[in-house]
Amino acid sequence: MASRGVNKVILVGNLGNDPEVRYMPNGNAVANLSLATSESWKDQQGQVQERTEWHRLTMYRRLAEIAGEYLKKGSQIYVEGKLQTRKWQDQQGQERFTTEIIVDQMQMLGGRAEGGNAGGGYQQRPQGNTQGNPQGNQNYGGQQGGYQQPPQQGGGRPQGGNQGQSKPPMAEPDFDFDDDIPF
Amino acid sequence: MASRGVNKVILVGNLGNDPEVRYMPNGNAVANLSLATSESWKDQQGQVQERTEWHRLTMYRRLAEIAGEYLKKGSQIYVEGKLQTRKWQDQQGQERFTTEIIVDQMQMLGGRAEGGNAGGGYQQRPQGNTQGNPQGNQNYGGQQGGYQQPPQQGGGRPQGGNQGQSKPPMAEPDFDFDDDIPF
Amino acid sequence: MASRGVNKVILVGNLGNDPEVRYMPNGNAVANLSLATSESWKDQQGQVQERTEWHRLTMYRRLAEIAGEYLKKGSQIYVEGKLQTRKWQDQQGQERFTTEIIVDQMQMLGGRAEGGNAGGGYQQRPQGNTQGNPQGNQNYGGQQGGYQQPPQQGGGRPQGGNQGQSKPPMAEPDFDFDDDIPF
Amino acid sequence: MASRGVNKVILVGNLGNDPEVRYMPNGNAVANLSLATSESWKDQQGQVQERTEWHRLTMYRRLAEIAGEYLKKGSQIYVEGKLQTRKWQDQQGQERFTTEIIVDQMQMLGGRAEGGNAGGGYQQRPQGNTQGNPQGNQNYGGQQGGYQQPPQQGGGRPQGGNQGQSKPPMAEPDFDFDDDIPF
DNA sequence: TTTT
DNA sequence: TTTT
Repeated sequence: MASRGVNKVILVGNLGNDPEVRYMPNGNAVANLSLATSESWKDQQGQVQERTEWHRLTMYRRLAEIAGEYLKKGSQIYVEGKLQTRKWQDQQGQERFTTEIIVDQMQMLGGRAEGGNAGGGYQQRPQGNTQGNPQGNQNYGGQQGGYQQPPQQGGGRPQGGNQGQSKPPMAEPDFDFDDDIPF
Repeated sequence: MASRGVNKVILVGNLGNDPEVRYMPNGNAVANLSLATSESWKDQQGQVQERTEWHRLTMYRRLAEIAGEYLKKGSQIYVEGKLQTRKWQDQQGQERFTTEIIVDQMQMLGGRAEGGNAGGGYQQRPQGNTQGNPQGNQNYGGQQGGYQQPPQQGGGRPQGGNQGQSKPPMAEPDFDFDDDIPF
Repeated sequence: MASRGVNKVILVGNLGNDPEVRYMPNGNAVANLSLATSESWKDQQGQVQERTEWHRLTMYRRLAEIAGEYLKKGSQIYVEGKLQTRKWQDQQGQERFTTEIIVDQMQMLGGRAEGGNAGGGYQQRPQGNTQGNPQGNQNYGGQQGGYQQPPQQGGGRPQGGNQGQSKPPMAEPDFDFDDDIPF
Repeated sequence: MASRGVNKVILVGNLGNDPEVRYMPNGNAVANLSLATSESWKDQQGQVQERTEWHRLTMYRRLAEIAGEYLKKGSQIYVEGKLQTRKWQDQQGQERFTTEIIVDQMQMLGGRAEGGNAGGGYQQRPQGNTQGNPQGNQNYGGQQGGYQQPPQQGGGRPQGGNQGQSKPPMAEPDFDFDDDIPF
């Protein structure tokens, strides 16, 4: 509801792969995307140099579904979100950290995609409507994702389930996942 | 729900005056604020120059109330919103345009305000909850103002009421004001 | 060099017309562009509504040239800049105000443009270096376009030259235009 | 000079510690800062929850010096920069990644700091001009810090020097550090 | 590790 | 009209 601080990320880039979408027991979708932003410049010898930065994006719910449906490797998108760093344990049991962008707004760019639906903009819907409770005028999102409804820390999700893995676990969702156990 | 395009403004500055808050018949608040952002630099003669830009901000509903309660002349704030240009008619009946920032997120800065409440961050609540309809978890705003619920153009508000004026009329709210006539 | 405040605008949209590029006596280019950002949403009756906001963009120098060369009506771009409101006088001698976005960063989107050069990103160059004049303290870039080198207020440009016009005069450049008289 | 993509981070928060400033052989300063952004909200039980996100900031050159001089634990600042993820090796020789915000603009907030200098805004200076070396095309600032002058990948710095460490090595500067060996 |  |  309130917050102290601003945590905002704005990216425009291309996807390195098709989005990976997973569904949780309660039907909520989660998508992971890999986005490249690159910059090129001339060095002091006049040679063109290029550097690409890869960003790990996480989307939830409707936004995740849209990503899965309309985005693919190479898609150019605008995203807005917030930074979130998660701690996890690798196979040796060592602490590791992964920083992700929790996306709350996405915009497909280019408009000439063959899918026919390119060019739309989408925002994270508010939380709590996941179990199908109908609420007439609830659809108008516009909200910055879970910005105001951050994670129920440890809310019913066994932390131990992620131990000993070699890739980072999925991001803690930025809203209540009730009592389901996602993975 | 969807959008095509991004329209985002981010400002940090100080208020030139106390916020002006007005209430509409349905109880919704609207606030107008004047925000200064200034930059200084050294010119080619080494003289320090300064330039101040004044921004007209508009806030609605809860955000407007918070502004009226906690902000005053001199307050330093962070705001995020979107640009909106309105057409109005001056006293000579001539078309005029005013550009405003419709704020959907505000953050009080400084933290050492005497009021004791400095330092909070607030976001525009979603629309449609103004008549006191209770909806448990509905309060968590998080949404970017009316970003997704733009104006009912001409929605019940007599345009003629603003003709012949010498200052710009209040901004068309960025969401349904039902059937009330604000001014 | 220093500033107090943040004045930032981020837009993604399409051009309503080809850019208008003009050159000043000293060879500097100035471009005016009209950019649309639109949002659509479902109203309470479930009808899809759409609203388009038009933004007046101003670019200087190299950025203006690039705009003239690569952008045209319909081009989709990302821009970053600052808000600036200028006062001018209409044909009746009345004060009028126009708010523009002084662009310091531009990114062509889409990437499949026929021109072969789509997809590049460009930033405003600093002021006053177009004639190769060496200027010791000129190096402290890091700056967003003219962000740190604001207008020489009234610098050699006859204000009266703009009186009695029906369209807004060109924006005060955000940097020295030396001693030339642009229009 | 050109880029394809946008990589932008905007943060407002408080420093968890005094900035750590180090100087390189060529006199360039590098600062590391730890910035907290926190958000609070009411959960479904009506309990106030809070979550704090910690961000690792890196500043170079003049900005780093200003940070060292004016910022301290608790300082509230606005920063703008870009995301950069670096690979390094821990003491076991394992690959690790650290994501940092390379800051190119900083603004001190609050204004009532006891130091007397609070409230200024600063931007990253462009690269390589600290020793007064003249460089024709160096003037075209408009650039966001090193945004246009990214790292000379592997530029003279022995990677091996960082092997086997347990904390992340300092960020590769986003511009030429000439031929010096920083650490 | 900050801040309210 | 603010702020430093």
